[in-house]
Amino acid sequence: MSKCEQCIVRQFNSLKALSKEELIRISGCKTTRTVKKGEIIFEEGENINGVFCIKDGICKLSKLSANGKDQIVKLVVKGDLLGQRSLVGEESANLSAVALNDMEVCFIPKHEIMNDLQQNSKFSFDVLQQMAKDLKESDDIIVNMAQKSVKQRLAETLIYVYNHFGNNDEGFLDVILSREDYANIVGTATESAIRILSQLKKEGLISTSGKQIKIEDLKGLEHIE
Amino acid sequence: MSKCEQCIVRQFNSLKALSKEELIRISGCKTTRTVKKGEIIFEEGENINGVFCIKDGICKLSKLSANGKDQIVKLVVKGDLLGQRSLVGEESANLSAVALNDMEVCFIPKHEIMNDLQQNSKFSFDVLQQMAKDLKESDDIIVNMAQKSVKQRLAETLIYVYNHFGNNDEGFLDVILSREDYANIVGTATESAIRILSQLKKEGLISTSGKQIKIEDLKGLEHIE
DNA sequence: AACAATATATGATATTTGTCATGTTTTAAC
DNA sequence: GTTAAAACATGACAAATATCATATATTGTT
Repeated sequence: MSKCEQCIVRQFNSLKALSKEELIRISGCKTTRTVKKGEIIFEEGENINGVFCIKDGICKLSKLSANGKDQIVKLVVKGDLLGQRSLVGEESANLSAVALNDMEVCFIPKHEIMNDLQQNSKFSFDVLQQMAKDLKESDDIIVNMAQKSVKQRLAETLIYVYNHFGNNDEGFLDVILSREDYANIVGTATESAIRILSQLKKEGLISTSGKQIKIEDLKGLEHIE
Repeated sequence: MSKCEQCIVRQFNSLKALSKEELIRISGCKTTRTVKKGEIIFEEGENINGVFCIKDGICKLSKLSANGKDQIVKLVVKGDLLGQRSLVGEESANLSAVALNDMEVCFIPKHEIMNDLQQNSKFSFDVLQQMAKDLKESDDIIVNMAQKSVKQRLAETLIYVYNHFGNNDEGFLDVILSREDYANIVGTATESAIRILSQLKKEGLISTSGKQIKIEDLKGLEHIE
């Protein structure tokens, strides 16, 4: 089994604040799991009892609303931690996590990491900083949801995906989301998302090939009214 | 000047995790300020360089969106802390804070509290827990914004105000918000908020007297489709 | 008390977004 | 490769919400 102390992914999240001894202890009790595209890592309401460290792949965090639609709240990437909020709040998961492509995920049980969180102030401050960042992002999303049009929100989502995950060799966005996923990020009907993507295509701001999307005019997307 | 060690408000926020010595030190450097209804405590983009502790009163946290409208993200009450997120993230304020009634607010400068945050693990864990709670609330608001109607959101806002701030002697909500404030919480046009309040009145779910609002049928409000 | 400023109320209308229906394309399974 | 299922696309229409106009009520100020 691979070791946390040597895992490069750790550099990108709060685990970097742990000492070598702490890492070795955690490495000894962690489990690693591969998750196929579409599979559930955990579900809303579930007692996750630990923290996930994303070694590879991308997943979505979403919540089922009363009307039966999933709302995607955040995309989580290779290097990110998952489940800290529930751990700290000592609650069951508020959101579900579903893989968007094939993933490799490590799981660190609660009892192993909770001590570090309460006693290693460098580590807990790092977790605190990450959570502060998440909170800012969520607050900004609230403002966007409330004040921007579906078209603007969809354009911003495309830009977000471009900025965070980049393009593949042929210039298409490297993360492939279904139209339904885009709708569930933006908070609109799937048909509306499809319609607006068609519109953006007609306007020359993007082009598509199957599910793949290419950004043709970033400035144009940024300036949608 | 009154002393933090003796301040009852402290019991309601993370400052309760500080030792008597730390509190005395902080008490010595804090400043207290009264803020009149409508006055600004700090503005988005401002460098606040410290934390506010709300001794009395209520304020709104809001952000100006591109279309010129304020979006209210959170109501903050007596006992709450303000500015922790910016402090932890070492950033300027992401939101503006404006008093909704007359307030008394203490200010603790950054350099005094930052040490405690990094070294008193009980304190920083308490701040972390509060932030985890805020993050959960914000994520839930995103879902509501995206998936619920304006009428549902407005009804939920009324219920929220009722649950958190209660009624006055005559049964009216104890916190008085303008119709514009309600619109800015819900993320809609002021006219729409007014219209829906009129509708709720006709349906017998609430009654009003000037700016005052009385909840007549809580269950009814909860079950709006 | 009179006045101006601000907030509330409501109608008419335009715009945005959602829903339902239906057809086409792509993907996955055998 | 064929076929069934899922995803994508688009039209027609309905519903929700925003905008503009205007009237009334409330509040604070002199």
